[in-house]
Amino acid sequence: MSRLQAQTVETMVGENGLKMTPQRRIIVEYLQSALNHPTADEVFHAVNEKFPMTSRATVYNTLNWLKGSGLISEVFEGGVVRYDPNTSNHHHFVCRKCGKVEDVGAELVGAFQLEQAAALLGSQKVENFEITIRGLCADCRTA
Amino acid sequence: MSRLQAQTVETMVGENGLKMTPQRRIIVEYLQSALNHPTADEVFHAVNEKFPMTSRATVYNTLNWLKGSGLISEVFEGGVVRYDPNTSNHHHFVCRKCGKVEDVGAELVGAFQLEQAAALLGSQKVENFEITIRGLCADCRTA
DNA sequence: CAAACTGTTTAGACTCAATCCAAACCTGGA
DNA sequence: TCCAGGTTTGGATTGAGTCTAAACAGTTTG
Repeated sequence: MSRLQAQTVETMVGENGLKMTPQRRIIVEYLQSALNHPTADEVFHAVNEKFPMTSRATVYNTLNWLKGSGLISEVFEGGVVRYDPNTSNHHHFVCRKCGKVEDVGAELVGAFQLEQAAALLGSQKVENFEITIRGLCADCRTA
Repeated sequence: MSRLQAQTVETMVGENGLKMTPQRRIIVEYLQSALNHPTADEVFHAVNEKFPMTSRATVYNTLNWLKGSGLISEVFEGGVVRYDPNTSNHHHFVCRKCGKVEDVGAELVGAFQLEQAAALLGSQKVENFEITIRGLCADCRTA
């Protein structure tokens, strides 16, 4: 799986007795197009520009459903919860100064593999892992 | 640096124009003795058993000061913020079922080194990294 | 020894994110 | 078109965390 796909969502909706609504469609579209990792509040405002009167409850309902379905994931950095529409195997770089969260492709961290993690821990069952790298982003480094 | 040391705290207190108070001492003692990763609420209740009338503000003040001084760190898992008195280079295993957070020694993940991370990312300045491994803990695996 | 100074604690008010709820509404199938 | 059941709404509610003013404690100064 890679980025959030509208097609995937439409399919899952039908298979789970759920209904596709305009609000849900717009939330999914916004997440698809987002290049960063939006907060629930950013989603709320973006959705309301295209579809006024959308309540926060709807935004949270949809985000939680997508999260539960594994179509998006949650990232917590700097005391703020963000949503990540990229569910492909990847990791994060967090800037200590500006707080920006950047994606790091899994191919870049080939040195650490899931099989290795599984071998390291005896009694636990390892399913996946994620790496958070911290430092200064390109902009803050030069500034 | 490894586990939170009372000695270290006493020293830092003096060097920063801060005062060591009974409340702070008890909070530090509790964190030292904690085997898990307590929440702010757990710290609040534990401290109040030994020193009643300690307010939440004091607990948060102390936790934030310790965090700012790098003596403890914050972990966010399952929608809950926890504090980690172990500041040695280590990583975390999170159980998908019960939510428990276990420490994983850095020596176990030797395959991935900070130098490698630095080489992978071009323009960013890498300072440190942490790995979160997910799966089923020993208890939940057998149950 | 007391006053003054500085940093701390307290309790409660306050903020903000997130959830809950009942009533109105909409979607998809018959 | 009608109906049943899932969904949306907006307001109330919860809960973590912060802020504030007043009381307090430890130190230093006169």
